[in-house]
Amino acid sequence: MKLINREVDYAARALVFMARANKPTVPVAQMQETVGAAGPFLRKIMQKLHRAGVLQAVKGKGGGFALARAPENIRLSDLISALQGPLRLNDCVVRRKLCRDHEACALRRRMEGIEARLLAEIATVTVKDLI
Amino acid sequence: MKLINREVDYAARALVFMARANKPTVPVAQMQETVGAAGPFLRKIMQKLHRAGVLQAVKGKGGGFALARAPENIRLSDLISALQGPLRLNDCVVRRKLCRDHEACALRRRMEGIEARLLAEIATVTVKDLI
DNA sequence: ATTGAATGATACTTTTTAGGTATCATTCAA
DNA sequence: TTGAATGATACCTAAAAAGTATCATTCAAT
Ligand code: FES
Ligand code: FES
Repeated sequence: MKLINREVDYAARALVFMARANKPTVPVAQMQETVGAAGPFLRKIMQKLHRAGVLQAVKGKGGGFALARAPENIRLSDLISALQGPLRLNDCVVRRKLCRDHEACALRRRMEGIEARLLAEIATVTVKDLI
Repeated sequence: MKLINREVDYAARALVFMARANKPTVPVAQMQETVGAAGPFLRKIMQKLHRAGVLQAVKGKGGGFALARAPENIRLSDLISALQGPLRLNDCVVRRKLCRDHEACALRRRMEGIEARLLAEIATVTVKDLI
């Protein structure tokens, strides 16, 4: 029902802010107002993105976060997988209860194709597109 | 994160069951076991589909539900809109906080296209495909 | 008419997930 | 040594999804 949650939304804004900032690192305190998220929450998001390799982090005074690669190489799908985990269009595909003939099921095949195309489209959107 | 919720999942199974049953009407009591949902919950789902015009309903002894049109004319998108309401891929599109230049925003345009194509694909899947 | 099998409507509860806070540890430049 | 920054993690709250319960209404069969 909602493909992009608020964490991804905040992340997108923060990354755009960082891309525009043109500084080696940006501390969370400097972006939270523009992004519109509370500091600790935004920090948690940034930490997830750091762990996922999307961001670099510098601790200590004068530190902050920085994009780990160029904006055109950070895809919306990267954010989604770091912050929401994999998409599952249909529960039934995942935990196949009541689902005989899993391989032969036309719905499943159909949904798989739809899911793959959706992911491919989402992977074409990059942070650069949002600047 | 999850595009199809459990109500839609149950509904799909129930409609397939009804399509196969080849009877004028099918009461909920006869499908609940195959569908795997508790009676009252499934009834609520069927009632929503009735209100949405997807099903016919016959009250009283010997009654039950029936498909309102042929299986190939009942689309997955019909079930989703009846049971989940409209899809919104991105919150920000809906309640545009912090979003200056709404019209000019590249992400929004990109997401709109993606959303439209996804919906179009979902509209190509019918109950007939699931039988 | 009465009964019982069915849906109609709606209020309520429980479970799960999303969203958010709080706290303390660690690092590092000044 | 201090204070500005992230790292890790536990905790809490709010919202949504999932499920239950109840009573009203309809209708065929008797
Ligand atoms: S209904 Fe589950 S794979 Fe088809
Ligand atoms: S960020 Fe909301 S429309 Fe672009």
